[in-house]
Amino acid sequence: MTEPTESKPFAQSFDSLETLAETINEVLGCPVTIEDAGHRLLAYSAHDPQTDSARLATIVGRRVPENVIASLRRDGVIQRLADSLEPIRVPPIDEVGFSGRLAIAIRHKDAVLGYLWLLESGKTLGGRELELFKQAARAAADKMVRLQSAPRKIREGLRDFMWMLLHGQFGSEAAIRDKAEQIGLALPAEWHVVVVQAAGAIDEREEQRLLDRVAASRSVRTVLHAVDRAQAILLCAPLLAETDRRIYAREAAAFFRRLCRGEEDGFRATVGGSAFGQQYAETASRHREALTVLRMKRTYPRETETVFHYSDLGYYRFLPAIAAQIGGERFPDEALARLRAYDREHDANLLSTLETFLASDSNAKTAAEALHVHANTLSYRLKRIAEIGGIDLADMDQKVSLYLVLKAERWTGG
Amino acid sequence: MTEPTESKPFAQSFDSLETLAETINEVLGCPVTIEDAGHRLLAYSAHDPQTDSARLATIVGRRVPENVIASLRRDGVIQRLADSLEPIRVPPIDEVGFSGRLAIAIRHKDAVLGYLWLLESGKTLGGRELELFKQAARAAADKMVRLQSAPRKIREGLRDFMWMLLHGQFGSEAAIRDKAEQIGLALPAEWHVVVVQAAGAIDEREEQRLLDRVAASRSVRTVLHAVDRAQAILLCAPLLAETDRRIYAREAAAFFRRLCRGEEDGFRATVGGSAFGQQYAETASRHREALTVLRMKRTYPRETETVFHYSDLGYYRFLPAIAAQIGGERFPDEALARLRAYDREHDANLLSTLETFLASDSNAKTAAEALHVHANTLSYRLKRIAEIGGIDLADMDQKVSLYLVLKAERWTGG
DNA sequence: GGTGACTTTGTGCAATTTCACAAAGCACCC
DNA sequence: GGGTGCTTTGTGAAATTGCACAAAGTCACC
Repeated sequence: MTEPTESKPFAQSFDSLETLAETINEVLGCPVTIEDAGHRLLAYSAHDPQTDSARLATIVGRRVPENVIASLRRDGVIQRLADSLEPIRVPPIDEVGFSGRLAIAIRHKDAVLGYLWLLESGKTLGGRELELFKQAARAAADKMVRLQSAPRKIREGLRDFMWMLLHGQFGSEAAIRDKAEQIGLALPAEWHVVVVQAAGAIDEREEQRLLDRVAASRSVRTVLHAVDRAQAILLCAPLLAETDRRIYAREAAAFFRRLCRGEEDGFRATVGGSAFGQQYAETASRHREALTVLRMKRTYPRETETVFHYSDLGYYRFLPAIAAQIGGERFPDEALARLRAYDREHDANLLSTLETFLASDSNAKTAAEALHVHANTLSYRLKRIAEIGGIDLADMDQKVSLYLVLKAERWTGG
Repeated sequence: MTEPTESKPFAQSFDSLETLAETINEVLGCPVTIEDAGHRLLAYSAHDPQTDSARLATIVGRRVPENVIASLRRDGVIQRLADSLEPIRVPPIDEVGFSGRLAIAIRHKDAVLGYLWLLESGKTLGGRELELFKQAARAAADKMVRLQSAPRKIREGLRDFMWMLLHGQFGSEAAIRDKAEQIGLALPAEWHVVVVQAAGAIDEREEQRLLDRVAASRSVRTVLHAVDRAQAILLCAPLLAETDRRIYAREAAAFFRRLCRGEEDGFRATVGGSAFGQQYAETASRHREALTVLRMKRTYPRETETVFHYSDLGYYRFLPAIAAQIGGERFPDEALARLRAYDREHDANLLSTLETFLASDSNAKTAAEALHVHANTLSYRLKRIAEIGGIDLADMDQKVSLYLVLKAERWTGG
């Protein structure tokens, strides 16, 4: 009494790879994992009573751990899977917490699209079940091909949409909302632009890896994205719409900071985020903000170390305008000019002393340490600075004026 | 053997009042002074061996000293001069160093245009000489009438020129130089624009009084001037071209500050000066700078008390740009927003405390005094400010950011 | 090679600032 | 009317800072 659905459970079309994974799990009674060719997790059956640590790590990291892949490769498992059309029984590898699997390559026209793994918990599957397993792999291949081709068009539509937003090519906010609805994109109420600056040009694979990493953050969602040479431009929003903006901001900053430091899979980059926006018509402005953050981080690396969002920049965000204004002025700052002249003529360093002193919040001790000089040396220099520059170092207005000009000069590239 | 020129030495036309003064001196052998109706010095004979202190003071100050005028008026001398067509012998007034004169009013159609003074050094003039003196007064009247009408046209030309400069109506610097040459105006190499803001509209008489006061400064020269309702716009330069710019800047600032305080003849005004310029094509920019100084003085009266030149403004000159940028931003400063909310809800004054503290150069003692609170009160409030606002009050960058936003808010008019 | 101006470092005292703690005032709520 | 939390003021000890002075090093100039 084997009904057709019983005998051919994988002849149907599946909603998603997750549904397929669950179906396999139901039919064969084992935990299932579906990976792509790069061992990235595509889907897995949930609610499995037993799961070894390798599988757990794969699910948590959304990728098979590096050491597991290395072991499998060393043992020739990956090679055999690539060569064979049949399921292969992979023995346990205890060192990496891998308890043995039944595995098969997911193929389409000779190409390996991915892998289907089955954790035979206790039992051993027989001939008919192996046949079902092969059918499942074929179903996975079908689904993956369809997923790949359908989203490609959607993805291109999204990319175009992103570029249009970035170039401000929509007449109005309403036009943007219409277009989004048309391509079936739900626009979050609040979002920000994040620009990831890599060392070299970003290709599609690297872009995908970046997106995967962001997805793995479990807090940041990439709504739209585009790549411009070495920069990936992401329009991000909280994964959960109900997340408080401040909490999300902190999480996002923390995540991208980890990403920059290369803590996420060795990827090294510089990241700048815009302020938060509600109006999508302002995407170009937000993009510019993110780029400004990046440039700030290049110009003032030490000072902006902890900065991620544009709004974290504080007064630094005024420096471009200030530098522009100073550029248009004919008169140099008298005090700084005198100090500079003195430095030049006497090979001194009053200017850098002043800057460090100001940056140290006028704390003589801290500044002396930062300069690696004796406190009295600093005190002496400050006296000279006050004399030569005609500066009152106990006057906030004078200090702010000097500080801003010094900072702005660095922005200009003096 | 009296030749015509000997018998009628004042029948000729004189180049200037100075030439006339020298001629009178030659003919009558006495020091001569020519004044206008307001007792301003118009011309005097130079190289006089003896001169009393009243005359000396008149020449130096280019005006008869106030106390001398007062004495003469009290003694009825001015009145008698106004009434009489004949020369009057004025007795000495020792208290004011006035050693006695022969004097006559310079008249034209019943109006007194000025006065001609002769210091009879030792001798006493006889009938024929008195007649010559009367003729000299008539010659002076002729010259003054002609001088008055001729300069009126020139003056109008200068005024037009000034307005054209202020409105940037010249195509090039060369065009400006050409025009200046054409109207016979020597343009100083370095100059600045000064705007004097009076309480009410400035009429011609007040303008003239202002110009006289500037002339009396003995350091500032008004090259060009114009009036726009309550504002007099002066294009000023050092009286002596060789004066060092810095010294001149100090003198000009000191003079205009005195003027503002009403120390010069009770005239009360606000004054703003531009930075120094060399290019006359930039007059409009310089004018804008002077106006900016004026507005700054209105917005930040305490902070800009000692400011006169635009370049004295320090970072204040960046505030318009900063305020504009903040105005375009959607995100408020989080820390300040929280402090403001706390102030509102608890009727506290953390924000003003913060501002005073920052303005006091983070000096707790000074700030406490400025706020009229106990030092510990301030210390407590600062702790709360740090907590509530999430501010590190020992971080220069944070402090500058807060300070600038607070200042910019005042510029915007918050 | 000496001289003098400028700079750096070291030392120690006096003054000031900072901070913890206590007490008291005040508004608000139950 | 009393409790509670926030705020202000007062006190004194501890820590820090400011400053004068001395000594020594550096460099240019004669």
